[in-house]
Formats: sequence, structure tokens, C-alpha cells
Amino acid sequence: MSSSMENGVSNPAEVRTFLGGDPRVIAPQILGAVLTHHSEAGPVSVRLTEVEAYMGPRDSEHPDPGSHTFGGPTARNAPMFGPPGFLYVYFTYGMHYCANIVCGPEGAPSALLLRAGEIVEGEGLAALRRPASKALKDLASGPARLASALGLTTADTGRDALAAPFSLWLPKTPAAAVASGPRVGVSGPGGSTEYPWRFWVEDDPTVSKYKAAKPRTRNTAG
DNA sequence: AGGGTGATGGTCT
DNA sequence: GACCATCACCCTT
Repeated sequence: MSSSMENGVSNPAEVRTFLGGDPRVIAPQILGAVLTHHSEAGPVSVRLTEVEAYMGPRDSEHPDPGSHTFGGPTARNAPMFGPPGFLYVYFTYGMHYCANIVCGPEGAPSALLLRAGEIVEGEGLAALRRPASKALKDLASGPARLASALGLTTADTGRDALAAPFSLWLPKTPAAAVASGPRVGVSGPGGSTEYPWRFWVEDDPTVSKYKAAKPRTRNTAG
């Protein structure tokens, strides 16, 4: 066993218990964790440096208008209503995937959006999947970039992140300097400072660049 | 270093 | 049919 393994936890039962609570509490502690995906082309591992917490539906103790569960269960968000430790992957903007790890006890759905990380294994494969990336630190410096680098698509939604072909390793000592602020790309009150549910490792170069979304109209003529 | 914008389709009302 | 939990690229400073 490697020394890094001795400094952390990868036992699925232990990790699932850890994920079974409030994602806003889990978020600062999961930073530094390493998620691995073994594909036929090889493994890619990412050390998480930025996550966002999303809470349960309307009738929960903490209503979250920014969450996909706000309107209640649908076919898409079904994994969020299941047990913790499973993946919720969705397709957005007609071209990108974003990956979450489900948190909270079953019946009180919540999740952590994996927003950014450092590729610590399989850089070559990750770079093949992310041809536009010009620097190693940008391979997973955004939610769609991270999903792409790991090779995650909606085919992976509902799959167990703690069992083959996935694994999740948790460090025993959490990241020292964690910052928090409003979530990115969330419109309405869910994106305000009243919901400072984005957490990141301070001064880490792989954290995504915050760019406020500007409202735009789309040309539907034709 | 940072703003503007085209691409492109699932999901839900 | 409006809205996206976005990215890359092309501009201007």
C-alpha cells in the first residue's frame, strides 16, 4: 500500500457514510479527494479543488431554487433521490456534461457539483479528451472540462462513484485553506450571496475562473 | 486580463 | 419555446 493510501480512506462503506450528510458541510472536507475513472483507455484521476453544494426540493428544510431537484423528482434528476456516493451527470448547453456526487441521506436529496480539479493520473488520456486545453492546469478547470477529462457522460449518471470502474479516495487531513462564495451560473436568488455554496481550495491554479453570466437572447429565426 | 458571442440540444412548463 | 450548474475563440485593452 502506498503512503498516500495510508493518509486517507478509500473503503466504499466509509466513504459513503461520509457522503451521507449535508453537502455544505461535506464540501470543504471533500476538497483534496481524488476521484478515479478506469476506462478501457486507462485510468484518469482528479484531485478535487472546487465544488458546489445543491440542496433538495421545494419542501426540504433548505429550499434551493438553483437545484435541479427544486421542482421535484423527474427522470433526469432521479439519481439525486437515491443513496449517496452515486453520480448524477447531466447534459447542458447542447454540448457539455456536468458531474455531481450525490450526498445527503436517501429521501433528502442533495449533491456536490464537481467544478474543478487537478489531473493527478492519466494526464495523457485526459489531454486527448480535452484537445483545446493548452495547459495541464486547465484540463479540469471547470465542471464540463472536469467531466470531459474523466470521460463522463450521461451514460454514467446513476452509477456508483465508489465502485468499479470508479473509486473515490478521501484524505484524512482536509485542505488547509478553503474559501467559499456564490455559485457560478445560477440565476435568481440561488446565485446570490445568500447561497455561498461554492467551495474551493484557496490560491489553487486549477480552480475555475469565475465569469458572471450575462443574459443573452438567442436567434431562433430561420 | 477580460469582455463579447456562436455553438448546439435536452428538459421541463 | 425558454432556459440552461458551459466552453472556446476572437476581439480590444
